[in-house]
Amino acid sequence: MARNKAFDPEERLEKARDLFWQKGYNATSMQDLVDGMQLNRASIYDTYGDKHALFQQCLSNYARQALKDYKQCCQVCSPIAAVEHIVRKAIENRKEGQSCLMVKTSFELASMDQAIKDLVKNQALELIQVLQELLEKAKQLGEIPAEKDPGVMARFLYSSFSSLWMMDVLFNDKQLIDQLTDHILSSIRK
Amino acid sequence: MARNKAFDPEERLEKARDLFWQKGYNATSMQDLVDGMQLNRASIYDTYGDKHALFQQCLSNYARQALKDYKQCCQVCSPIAAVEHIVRKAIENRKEGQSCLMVKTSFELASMDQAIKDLVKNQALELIQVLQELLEKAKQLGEIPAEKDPGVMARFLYSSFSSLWMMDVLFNDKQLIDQLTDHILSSIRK
DNA sequence: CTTTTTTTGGAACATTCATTCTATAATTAT
DNA sequence: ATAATTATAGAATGAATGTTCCAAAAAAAG
Repeated sequence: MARNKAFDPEERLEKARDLFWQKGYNATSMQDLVDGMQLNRASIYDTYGDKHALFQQCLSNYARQALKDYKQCCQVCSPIAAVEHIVRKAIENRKEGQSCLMVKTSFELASMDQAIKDLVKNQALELIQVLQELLEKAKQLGEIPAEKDPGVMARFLYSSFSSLWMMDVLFNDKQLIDQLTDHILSSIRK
Repeated sequence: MARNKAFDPEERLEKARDLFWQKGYNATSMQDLVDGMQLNRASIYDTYGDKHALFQQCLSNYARQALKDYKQCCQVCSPIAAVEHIVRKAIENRKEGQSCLMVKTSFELASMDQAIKDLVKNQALELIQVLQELLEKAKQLGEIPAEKDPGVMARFLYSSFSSLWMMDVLFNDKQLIDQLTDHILSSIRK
């Protein structure tokens, strides 16, 4: 009856995501997207909606994938090791001088754009939940001190991603990032 | 011989700074600036140069003022109390849902714009220097444990500003910010 | 093969963007 | 008072913005 799309929407969405990731929302033009996604304007609008809708889908895609990655870390060894793994993994598989899309978006759009803010916030809450559950288990196992509050520690760890990304952007110094990460992690262990 | 400006360039620069601070660089248009600074386009270009040059001057203005504020904290009581004061002050005199211009700019522009990156980086290094000197004194006085590295701790504290601002933007919860600040500060004390 | 439906390419759209220009008004110094 | 100089206001500029439209090509189903 009808013709099929000549492209994989999910795959091209990732190209868009990478563009937004690199330059941010406002600095990425539709022309950049047309070029980068190797798609016609009409195809973009037809498949994803306007620029803002496209960006939201990129964010969701990113959030889902990141959360999946983090949850996979939970399987390995002890709860505290899983937490460590999550924190270290976050910064390790970064692209050159490119920070986390979520954190970047928090600062560029979240304060002015409620829809985007809700999206970022929900992903934050989910990740914090994952961390909190790990920390509660760790506490029961005596891996972290009894006086620590797993909820607060989970929020602290989430917030620390922002620290690490900012320092990575500014200084691009692996040793520095490692020192900071060591301190962050040791601060919840003792 | 010639006519004088009918406005105070420094005062109007602060109006521009507040606009950029609120919306970010890319989302702030020249029209926004004309309206917000209550100045004619020509006067803006004549006095500050183009949009990018104007933004750099806003950043410098912000950086200088922030650093002055932080240095004033050094006078009060003990070194460790000064550090505490700096960290708590940073987040306290925030405007509604509006994060730090430096941190915001780190994420919006620093990765793509070398001149801006250098500006932010230099302000960061200056503030880190202030913190490091305080922490070195604190160490000598036994206010912080001997095994802590004042350099690393200073960089950790600077990076933590980013954490606090992000969480403030996303959750706007004073209690949460206080809990995080408490943890951050206690992590360098013991 | 024909019909039907939808993608596709690219032109066209109106708007907004940063920037420059021109003419006028204002004010200082002589 | 006059001349010189510069700020000022707002129109004008051209490029870039996001979005829509239209004709043509493509491919699935009968």
